Amino acid sequence: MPNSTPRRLDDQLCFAFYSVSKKFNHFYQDALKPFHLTYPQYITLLALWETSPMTVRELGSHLNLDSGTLTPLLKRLEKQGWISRKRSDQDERQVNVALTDYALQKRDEVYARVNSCVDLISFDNMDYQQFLGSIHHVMDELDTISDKNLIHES
Amino acid sequence: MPNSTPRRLDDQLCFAFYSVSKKFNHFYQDALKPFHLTYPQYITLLALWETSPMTVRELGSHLNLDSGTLTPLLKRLEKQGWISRKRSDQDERQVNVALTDYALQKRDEVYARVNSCVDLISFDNMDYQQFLGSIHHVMDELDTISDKNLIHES
DNA sequence: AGCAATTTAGTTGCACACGATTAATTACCT
DNA sequence: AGGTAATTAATCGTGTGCAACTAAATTGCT
Repeated sequence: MPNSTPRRLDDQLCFAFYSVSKKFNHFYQDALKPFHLTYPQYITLLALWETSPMTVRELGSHLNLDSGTLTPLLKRLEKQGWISRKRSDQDERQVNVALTDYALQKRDEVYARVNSCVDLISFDNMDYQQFLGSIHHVMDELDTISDKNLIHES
Repeated sequence: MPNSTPRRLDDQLCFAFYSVSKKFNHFYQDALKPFHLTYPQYITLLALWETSPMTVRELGSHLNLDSGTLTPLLKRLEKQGWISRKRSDQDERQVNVALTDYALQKRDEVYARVNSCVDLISFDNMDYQQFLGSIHHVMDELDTISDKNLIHES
């Protein structure tokens, strides 16, 4: 309770992440327009291009998304022909999400398009790995705090 | 830095921003729970605690949000007693958004709560200013690209 | 085997975000 | 002054995100 002066910097860090995230979203929305893909749909495909098939839960833990977000998103991807959804025979609670032949064929084309757009961003005079490390440090801190549930007391 | 081969999801800058942004959102959602405020509502109040009143457009340019997002958000803030909305007399196209006495009274309490939560995050062994600078560098790059409309050709 | 606890995906409701459009108002221009 | 362009907020439609809940299937325990 001690400190009631607005802490500009911390708000700025949070707001900076918030703003950059939206800008990246817009950037990818443009880049992916030829394929009619949104950014969340794209990262879903990215995960599947790494490993397919996956259950909804496995996908969710890779992307930090729950079924409430994924189920409708996956239905849209299915309708557009990128993936198939089939209940597992071994465990009927699970749904296996697999890439279609169309998605496998389109992969390199999507990569090429995205890379050509990402190439436009200049990361000069910036230590990319250290930067990524700092972001992950913040991410880990936020995870630790929410695990500890320290926030909920008082 | 970028090459033509697909990069792994975890290595990607955009995914890191996307993930941290969601975690920050969750963090603030917890911190602001006593006030029944969401993070976008909080930053709206933050802007107004700096300058009140503001038109919807002015607010939007501070927060990078358009009226499609702000109008319903402001209606919710109004219903909860934080702000008032009144069409301007000078220019009836504009709507002046002003803090209520309630919001002015609650300001320090909100600050204290947020600060006590932010205190839990440890930014040890991290060059904070350089980090914030890198984030803004990425933000500027993304702005430059979307301004140039380079993405839309090809 | 029988039954409670757990796991999994889906559903619902709410709150952003934003593109596209609309309606009202104001500015501009000759 | 009068008509067109520009500005402003609101509205609509689509797509996330996520908390809370539901239904079905599986696991675990006795």
